[in-house]
Amino acid sequence: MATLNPKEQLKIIKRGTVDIISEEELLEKLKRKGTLKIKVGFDPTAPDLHLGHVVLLRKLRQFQDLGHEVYIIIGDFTATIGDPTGRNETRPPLSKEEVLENAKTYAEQAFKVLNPQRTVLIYNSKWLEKLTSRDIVGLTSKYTVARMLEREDFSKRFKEGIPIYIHEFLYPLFQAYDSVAIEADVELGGTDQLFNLLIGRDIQREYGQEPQVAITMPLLVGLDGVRKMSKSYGNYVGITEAPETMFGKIMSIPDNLMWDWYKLLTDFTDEEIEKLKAIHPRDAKLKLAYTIVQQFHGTEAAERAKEYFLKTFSQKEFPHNAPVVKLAKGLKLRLDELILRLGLALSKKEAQRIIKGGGLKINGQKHTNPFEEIEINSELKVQVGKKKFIRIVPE
RNA sequence: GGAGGGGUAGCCAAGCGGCCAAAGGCAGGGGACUGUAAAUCCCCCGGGCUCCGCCCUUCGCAGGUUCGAAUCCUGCCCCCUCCA
Repeated sequence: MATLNPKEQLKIIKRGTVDIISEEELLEKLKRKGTLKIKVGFDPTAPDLHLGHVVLLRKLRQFQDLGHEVYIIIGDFTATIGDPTGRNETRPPLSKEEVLENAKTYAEQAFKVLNPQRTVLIYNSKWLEKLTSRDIVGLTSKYTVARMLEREDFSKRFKEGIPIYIHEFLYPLFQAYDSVAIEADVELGGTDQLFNLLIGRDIQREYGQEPQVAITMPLLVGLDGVRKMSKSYGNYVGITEAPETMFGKIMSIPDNLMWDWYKLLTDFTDEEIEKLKAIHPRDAKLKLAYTIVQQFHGTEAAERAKEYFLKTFSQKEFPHNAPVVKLAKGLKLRLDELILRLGLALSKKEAQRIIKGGGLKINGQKHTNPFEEIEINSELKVQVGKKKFIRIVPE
């Protein structure tokens, strides 16, 4: 790609961002340096990337397409310390092996969006592990408690009496030090990262470097339509999820959310999005789901996923590719036991509840007595709730 | 170190000797409605038993008092606030 002039680049970079601190500095760097080091950090605690990460990755990809280099900092060091955010659940520190494994998965997933040619993966243990106590004291002496408490989640926790552990203060500092270590020109993060990104600037200055430009992207709101997409809230769409699952999940977002998703996750221009607002919301959402699935699984899979969705949910057909479970022919089972056995409920009690509530259909027929016995002698199409289908084949 | 407050199901939060498997809210599951949703309404939400009843395990941990404890007592652990 031909390198665009700095002003044109800035225009592209700016699209979709929340904050750029500062634009002038960025423009100046673009003019002076040509190729910039774009830093982004990922904590390898959970190996599943989701669409929330994709918002960032897409922006990084834009940078790459403009000729810049992306540095992904794998926070292996910080991950092995363990992060005790949240009260009773001190997260067990990850082992070195786990971290490496997770990082590998991370990278594989990230390259669904990023250009590997222009990406440098680097582990922060490389420099953080070498810091001596003296170095760490030096680092911590460059920042104050008051400034740490400026961060919203810290001050909120402090006010509400929720514990803050000392080492949690170290996280932002280490992250900032990462910027020093690679001499980052730009660091990208979600809006929740703004504070950390700014610390990076201060610390770089303290170490005699030019401060990085901090760029924040909006946080993608998750499936619930309320909270940011996050694995721990369970409101996420993983980028390795099956096309059908992905499609279904996207279709389940509240209508008003889809415009954000269009903006943050697709290449549609603002004008195109405006036009989509005029069509039937369901169709607009189908298009969104299709476009996103296509990005990760290709056109063919997107078609299949769409068809599956329409048949299964709009026309309520039993999906032909439902998972097959083989059971011995002639086997007699109570319905609650069957549901439990198929893994469609976590306990017999739960299975009974579902059945009593009318959530079980066999061959299209509702069965509401959990104690009813059934004999396996022909193929059975079992449906629990709206989404769970299993085909039982006698053998 | 001192004083006070607190630890209840996935989360928040009532209960403070029996009517407590534990109110209420959120989250979650199922149903109805629909355009997949959302909103709304209904039902459910520790586990087990063919189950309108019974049994087992739960209220920070460990003991104790009582016919009987989430509730009282003792010890321990942890958290918060204020003072030092």
